[in-house]
Amino acid sequence: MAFGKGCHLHLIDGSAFIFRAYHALPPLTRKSDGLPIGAVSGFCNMLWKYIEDAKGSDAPTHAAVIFDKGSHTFRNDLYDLYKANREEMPEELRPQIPLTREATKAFNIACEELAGYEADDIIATLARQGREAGGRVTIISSDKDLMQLVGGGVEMFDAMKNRAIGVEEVEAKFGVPPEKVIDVQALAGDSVDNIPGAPGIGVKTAALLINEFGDLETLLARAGEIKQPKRRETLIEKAEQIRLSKQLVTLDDQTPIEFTLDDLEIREPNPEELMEFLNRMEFRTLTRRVAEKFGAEPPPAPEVSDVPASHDAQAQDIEQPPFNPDSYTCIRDAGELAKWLDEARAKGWVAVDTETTSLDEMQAELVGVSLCIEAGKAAYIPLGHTSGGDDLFGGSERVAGQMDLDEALKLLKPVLEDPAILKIGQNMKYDFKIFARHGIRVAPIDDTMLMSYAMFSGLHGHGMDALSDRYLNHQPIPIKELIGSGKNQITFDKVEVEKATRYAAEDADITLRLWQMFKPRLHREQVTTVYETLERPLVPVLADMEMAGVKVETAVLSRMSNAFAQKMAQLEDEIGQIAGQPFNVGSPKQLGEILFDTMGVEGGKKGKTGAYGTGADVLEDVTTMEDTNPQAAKLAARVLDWRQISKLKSTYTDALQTHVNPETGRVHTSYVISGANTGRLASTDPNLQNIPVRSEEGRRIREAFVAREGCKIVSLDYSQIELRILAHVADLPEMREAFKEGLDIHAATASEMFDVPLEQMTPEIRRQAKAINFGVIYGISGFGLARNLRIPRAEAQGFIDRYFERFPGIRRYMDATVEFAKEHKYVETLFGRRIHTPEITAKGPAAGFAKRAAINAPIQGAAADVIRRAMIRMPGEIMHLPAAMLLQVHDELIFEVADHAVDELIAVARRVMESAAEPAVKLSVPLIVDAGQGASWAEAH
DNA sequence: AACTTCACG
DNA sequence: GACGTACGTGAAGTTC
Repeated sequence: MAFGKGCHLHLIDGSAFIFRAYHALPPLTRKSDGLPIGAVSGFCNMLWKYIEDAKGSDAPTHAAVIFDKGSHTFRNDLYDLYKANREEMPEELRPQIPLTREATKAFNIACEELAGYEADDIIATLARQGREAGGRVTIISSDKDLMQLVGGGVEMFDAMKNRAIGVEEVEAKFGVPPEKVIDVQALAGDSVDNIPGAPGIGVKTAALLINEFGDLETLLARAGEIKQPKRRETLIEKAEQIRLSKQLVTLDDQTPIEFTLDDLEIREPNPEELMEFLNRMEFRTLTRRVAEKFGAEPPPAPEVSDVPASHDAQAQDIEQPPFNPDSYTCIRDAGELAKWLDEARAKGWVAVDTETTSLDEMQAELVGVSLCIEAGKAAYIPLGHTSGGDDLFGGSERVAGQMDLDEALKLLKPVLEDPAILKIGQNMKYDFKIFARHGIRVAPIDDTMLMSYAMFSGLHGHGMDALSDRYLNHQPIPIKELIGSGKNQITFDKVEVEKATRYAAEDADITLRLWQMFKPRLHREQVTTVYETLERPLVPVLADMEMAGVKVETAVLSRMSNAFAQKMAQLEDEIGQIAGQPFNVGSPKQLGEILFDTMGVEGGKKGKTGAYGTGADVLEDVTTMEDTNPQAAKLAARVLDWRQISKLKSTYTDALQTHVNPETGRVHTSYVISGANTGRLASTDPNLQNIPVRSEEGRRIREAFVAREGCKIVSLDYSQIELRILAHVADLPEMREAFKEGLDIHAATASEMFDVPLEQMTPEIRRQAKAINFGVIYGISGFGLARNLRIPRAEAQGFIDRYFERFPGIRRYMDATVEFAKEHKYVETLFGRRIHTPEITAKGPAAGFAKRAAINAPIQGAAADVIRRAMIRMPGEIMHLPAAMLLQVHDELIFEVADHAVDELIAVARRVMESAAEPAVKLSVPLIVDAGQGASWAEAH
């Protein structure tokens, strides 16, 4: 039938259907192979319901489901930031997209998409054609971007709310008739699609203006007449941006399509084809319903005996084979390896683990690789086992019966890089780096350590032994049994292949079993998004940073070390003389005895071990006793000096040099993703997150961190990110405004608290306000603040009371957070990260700790989430620049950049960092990033 | 291995 | 009414 008068065309927005199905449904997986299938299931059910509902007097005569194709459209050519805020498609959803196309075809509904155009443009084109042909058109969608099409026989239908959207509804939403919707959208912009619009003008104002002036061009031409100065200026200054926005929101109803409306005529589905598809997807209920409807016999359900427990909701109830080290295979030739890799291909996943000669990934030599396909079925590939002493004479020999390393890697590479095969590991960053050094970029990955971290942070550690014990009730073979411990420890290449097989294959076996258990549980714990957007994508990013390393000038450190040694010797001498006897200045015990027993300083406090406390705060108090005990005061002052230098020397100038990699001449730290409960990273071997900066002498250590020839070190750091997040989550209007105005936040707080005008602010008042601001982040207490500010406790309490009075949101936030923690036993960041607080119900001092930790975690955690998001986006954004991201220090990112690209790097990285919360969270406070550059970290900071 | 101290955000 | 306390880390050195 030719489309024309009396015909009714339904246009279904396929992408909206898919996303709704994905988010509305629990994460189903196909039983036979674990393929995520929830969105396809929901999509099919919606199509089926749609078909059933659409049979009536108002039935469509023609219908099509319209999809988006690819992500690059002509709009990206107009404006490169178009939809730049969009989150990546969830990993679980990606493989389901082609299946929804198949589903549409199986239902025998026309299925259309066009590269370079969004679904909305195709819908616009078809709607226009339908209207022009004199028929009726209904767009099944509630997307506001489609509302411009309404009118003249075209209407929309919100399938979710079961509600028609006609001219009236559009007017209610936009304040203008449909044909002027694009003018309003051009002004108002859209943060979701990153349409800039006119800053400061929302839908309400836009509608007002359009109604007053008639249309956008008239408005822009006569903008000078507008009374409000700010509005007038925006419209004049941003006219081009507004016109661009209009282009972006205007749907193209002239897309070149290769079919006609007549091709979209409704067709009955072919029962066999439809049932074949539904059955293949293993949708039992829907298959049965379709069979009933057509009076056909449902096809036999597919064989699901080989159920991977992982994907079953009752995973724990399914009997797993016991651990049996004798059952593991040792792969010694290419034929056997190929067989295992084929199994991995067939399954679509494989657990992988590497054995090496060192925990330092930059120096470790690959000794073997283990694989596991399913619980109990694991293998080890020995590749670099040696025998004999490798000591004085270097007489180590390669053990027989091993595959050649390169031959094995050649076979492994296509599997490890195959986008259709998931590589599962425990702490994958380690293995990722090992393989990367052999030219293999492992992807895609899952990491059981990070799954555990996302689900259980605050409850327990995430190491494999702990997880195996807790979740599999199995104690793995301790590594000590193979390599020993202490000074007799051997490297893994010296371990017998048979023993190594039992140990290494077991690790892969454990990892796979943990994965099977954790995968479905991620959804139940509601941390899938956290895992997929904040944990897992960090693995390759951090691996690259760590492998890049940072150049450290050992000569600079050596020089400083020598100077420190001299100064220390001098101080030790002096200290011995004051004390009347030489003693180990580095021994807090000896120092305490001399100070408090021999020299008679009053008020020494013993800790739980019976030793006097001699921390810096105690010694500082002693230095003030010039009148009562001048000798002790002098001694304490010298010890404080000695301690500072001793620390700098041992931890920084000396230890740091030992971490310079002989091959690269650079220092390669290792970040622990699951190191801190709050979501912060931890840096180890060496820790590059605590390089001195607060003291003048210490800061000079940073002069040794330099850029390579022709490059600069660039540092970008978030300004006051935790306070900004606090202002947002605790809803503190005064603080929010202060940030919006770009004020000195501590001065502004002081002004608010002590009624001192900003112009009359003194450093002392500001310092106190600063201490309180930080105190609030830490879960303030009168005692803690008093100690920090060295003021009487009552006075500190007075400050806090006043702070609560002036910023009532703070108390509300603190109370609400503690209440939440008590009820749920966890707290949550803005981005959904959960930090468990099991101690919150404890009695005694532990309760106080838990309370403060609960108050702090969402703030520290959200800040950590923000910088993680920035780091994850960064590589893609700076790809085109001669620059590398090297280090992260909680609120700071450090880059090494070619001289000529410094300015551009700063611009790009700043943009990424300042917008990192979006689009997941729209903060009510701007994020601001400060930048510095120079030849060294000292100059850049 | 536990404890103390101190470097950072 | 007393308890004890700022939040989150890692490393080095001493002591047991």
